[in-house]
Parts: sequence; C-alpha cells; structure tokens
Amino acid sequence: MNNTDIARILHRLATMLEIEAANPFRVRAYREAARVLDSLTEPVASLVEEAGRLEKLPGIGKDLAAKIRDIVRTGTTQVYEEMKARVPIEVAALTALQNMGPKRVKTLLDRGIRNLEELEQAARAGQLAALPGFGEVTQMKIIQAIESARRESGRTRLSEAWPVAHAIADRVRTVEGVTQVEIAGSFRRRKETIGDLDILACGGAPDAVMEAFTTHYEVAEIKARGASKSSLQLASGLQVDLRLVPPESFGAAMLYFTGSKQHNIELRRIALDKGWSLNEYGLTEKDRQVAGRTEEEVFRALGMEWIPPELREAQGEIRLAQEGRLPRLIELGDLRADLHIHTDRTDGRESLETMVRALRDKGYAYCAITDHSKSLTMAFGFDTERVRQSVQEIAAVREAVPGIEVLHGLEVDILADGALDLDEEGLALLDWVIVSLHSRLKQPREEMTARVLKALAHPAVHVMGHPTARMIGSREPVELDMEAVLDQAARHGAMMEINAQPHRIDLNDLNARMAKERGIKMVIDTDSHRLRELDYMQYGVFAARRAGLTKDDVLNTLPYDAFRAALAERRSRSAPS
DNA sequence: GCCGTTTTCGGCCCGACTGTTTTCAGTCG
Repeated sequence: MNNTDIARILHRLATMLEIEAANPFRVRAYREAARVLDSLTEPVASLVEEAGRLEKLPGIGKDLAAKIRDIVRTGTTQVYEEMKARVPIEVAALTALQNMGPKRVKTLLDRGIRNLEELEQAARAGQLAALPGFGEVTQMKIIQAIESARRESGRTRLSEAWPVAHAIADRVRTVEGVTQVEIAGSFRRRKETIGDLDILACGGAPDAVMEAFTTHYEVAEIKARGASKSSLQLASGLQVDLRLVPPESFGAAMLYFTGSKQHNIELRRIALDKGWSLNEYGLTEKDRQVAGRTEEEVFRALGMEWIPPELREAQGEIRLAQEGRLPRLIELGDLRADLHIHTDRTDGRESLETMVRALRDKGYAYCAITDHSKSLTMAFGFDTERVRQSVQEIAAVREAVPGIEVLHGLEVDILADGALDLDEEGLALLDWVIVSLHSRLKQPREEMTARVLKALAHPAVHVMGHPTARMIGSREPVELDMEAVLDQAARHGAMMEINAQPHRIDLNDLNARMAKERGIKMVIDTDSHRLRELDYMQYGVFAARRAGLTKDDVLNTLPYDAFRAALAERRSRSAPS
C-alpha cells in the first residue's frame, strides 16, 4: 500500500461523506489529508512506525492518524467499510464526470443508479431529466461526459499542450486593446501532465476577446461563454478556459488561477490574519485595494518574496518565501551539456556527427554519446568489441566537430540479476556510464530493489538513467524501494538522471526532492533519439524546478573541466578498498 | 476532522456560470 493508494482511500471517503451531506469541513479535512500524503516524499508506511510522526503532518490529527495506521496495517479502516456499505456506488467514476457532484450522485444513489453503465442506460432512456436537480440539458451533458470519459484518459502531457496553448494565447493577443495574455494553471506550474488550460487576458472588448478565443480552429465545442469567462473543448479533448480580467487585478488573477489550490488557500489565510481578503480581483482591506496589479505586489504585501510558479504546491514554499530563503531555481540556460544521446549506431535516427554538431550548435560546451548495450538486441546494442570500435568513432567525431567536448559514453543495461551488460574491459574504455532498466520490468519489489542496489555499487557507474522506467499514461513505474536506491546512490556517489523525455520525466519532482535531501547530484538529459528531441531539455528543467533544485544540485551545469574533476573525485571515492 | 502566543470552542476561501428554478442550488476551479 503506497502513499497514492492510501490517499485514494481518504479521497474516496471524503466524496462518500459529501454524498451523505456530512459537515463540509470534515470532508475537507479528509481531502486535505489525502493531498498531504500524496505529496509526501517518504512512504507513509515508514511514518506509521514512529509514534507521533503522522500527527506532526499538517492537517492530520489524532483521528485521521489512527485511520491512516489502520489503512497501512490492514488495507482499510472501519469507517471506510461502513461507508462502502452505505454508499455502494462507483464514487470515483461518477464524480469524475463533468457536472456530476455529490448532490446529483446522491440523487442517483436514491434511485438505485450505482455505476457508469446504469447511469448511461438511464440517461439514454430519458429517465434522468425528471429527477430533481437534473433536466434535459444535464441529461444530454451526462451522456456526452460518459462518452468522452471513455475516449480520454483525462490528463494531457505538458509537451502536447505546449504548442496549442501558445497558439491560442497568441491568437487572443492579436485582439485590439489586449495588453497581456498569460497561460496560468498547472501549465504554468509546469506539472508533467495538465487537466485543462487556464488562460488569462487583460484589455480589449470582452466580445472581441471571447470571439477570438472561441473561434480557434481546434475548438470542438464551446461549453460556456460569458463576458469575463469562457470555456471550450478542443478536438483533442483538452478543456481550455479564458478569463478576462481588469489590469488592476491581473496579478491577483494570475496568482489565483496559477494555483495550486492549496497554495492559494494558505495565502488567503495569511491575508485574513492581516485583516485583509484575497481573491482573484485583488488583495483588499474592506473596500480599499492593497495590491493586485502584479503578483510581485501581492506577495510583497503579504510579507514574502515572489514564489516561482513551479514551487506553488503548498510544500513549505510559503514559509521559505516569508523567511527570504527560497532556492534560486535552476534555469535552462544553466545547462552546459546533454549527457544522454543516441545515434543511428543503435536506435537513434541521426549519425554521430549530426548529433554532435546539433549539440554544439545548441551552445553546449560538452556532451556524452550514449548508445545502448548489447542486451537491447533490437537496438543493435554494443558489446565490448563494438565499444572498442566506438573509441575510434568518438575520436573521429572530436576531430570533425570542434567547439564541443565529446564524452564516450554508453547506456548500459542493468541485467535481471543486477550485473551490468558490459564487461570490465568495455567499461574501462568509457568516460561516462549510464545504467538503465529496459527489460524484466515486472520483477517483484524485493528483487528489483536488490537488482538496482547491486548495479549502483559497481564502481564504473556514474548515473542511473530514467530510474523508475515509467511512461506517463502507458507504463507504471517499476516496483522499487526508492529510498533504499537513493541511499545506495548516496553511499556510492552515483548520480540520478532526470530524463527530460516528456513521457518519462523520471526522476519526477517528488523523487528528485528525495534525492536532493540525500545530497545526491543529478543530471538532466534529453535521451534524444532524433534532432527535435534535443529541445525536450526544458521539460527536465521544469521537473527539477518543481523539486526545488538549484544549479548546484545538477552536475551538467558545471564547466567541462570542473565536471571531469567531479567525476574523477567520485571515482576515487568509490574505488574498491 | 483540524487547529489555536488572541481561542480547547467556533471558526474553517471565494466567485462565475449554468440550468433549473421562481430567487438559487449545484458544480467547478
């Protein structure tokens, strides 16, 4: 039972309580607890062992702590079992539908409608429209929501939303009188996936702005259109909201619509303590506006530094901002190298020379070419003989492409038993060794953990590539005791990669936070297999920023000589005694 | 259900839009 599983139960409990019209603040307490557990960087199961640790978490008191202990130990807790009996309904699936909240679900429950199938049947039979709180329109919307829930998995990868978000923002920007357009929401917080897009605009006639917004060629359906807010759905299924706000409120609105929700709640609490009120229109004292034109203004008035959007997750950033101790987050321009690159020698599309030229032209001072090792037979992976040959190839490309240092690397498979897929002779020929999991990903947790621990203990290893091997939306992370892995990496001076492929983002922000806590250095790499993937670097930087990483946490921000010195130092430290 | 150098009780963030109402509840963010 991992943190997400426990959070899911608490979340479901909250919804079931809501259906039963329980005290809304009690409902909120369960939701808040779920959120806190889900964003924790250590396993709840380990907190349970020590008395009082759970109760120290924000929003978790004696009562919830006891329930969480139950869930960790037995997989459930009494109130959850009771609730499941009283609310025998597919809560999550039903409330996930647009326009379906606790009240309507309660109405369904009273009519014996318990799941999506029964709901769809009733809707198509026209039986829903007569229910209290429903109607013809709602009935139709429910049918559509069920159909679209079947089509979509729900969230969109940031990289997929990136071009369309900017295209729509640019279109609104062209409207006469519009002075500012910004994309807010989880997009601005650079989450790896987003649920919808929130765009803010300022200036211009409402009708003209909304017209430009709702007529973008990708629009499939206009869901709402008002003077200050419109909502639409794109052909891809992505929902986009646009809000038109007055200039004196733009900063407050940016703050509000960037979120996270929990971050905003904490800010409002601070405003209340000062006798003020904070909403999307501004920070006000009675009727007097205290701040609101810019975010900086609002943060300053609240007595803190401006907080980068990536950190606004209610993870302690507000305290840091009040104390003036926010980290100076890493930026794309800090990176001096891309250290995970494939070529057509294995499964990449481009020649070695083309890739190295492109890397140099991107302005990198150095790079590492890291094709696959032999166990990836479908990628024509390298054996020792091929690595020997590669030494010559790398020497040739260094000659052919001046202006960038090229490390001779390899992405070596971690075999099922934790051995490396290259012998000592081959490893000794390399400047840079990434080890990665590519096969046998279904191993049980114990086996997988032992496998990785063994690989990380090998003195030739520099970094672990895409450590959990997950693919967002298509493959779950491997079962791995990440704490044990990070402890091992710290012990042996191994690094962890933040793989910037937008479907990997691996390490993710939470794991990167855990790595930082242990003083582990990270590298951010694109794992490029073709030229355009070199531009993925920004997505890795986003994850690093969300984890609160600075330039100092990431080794490929170092100048080349300092980088080589750091590698040499690490190797002497981990040399067998 | 949580929380508290103002409180162990009485607070707990707030507004827009829609559809179903007949003045507003439900949902969403």
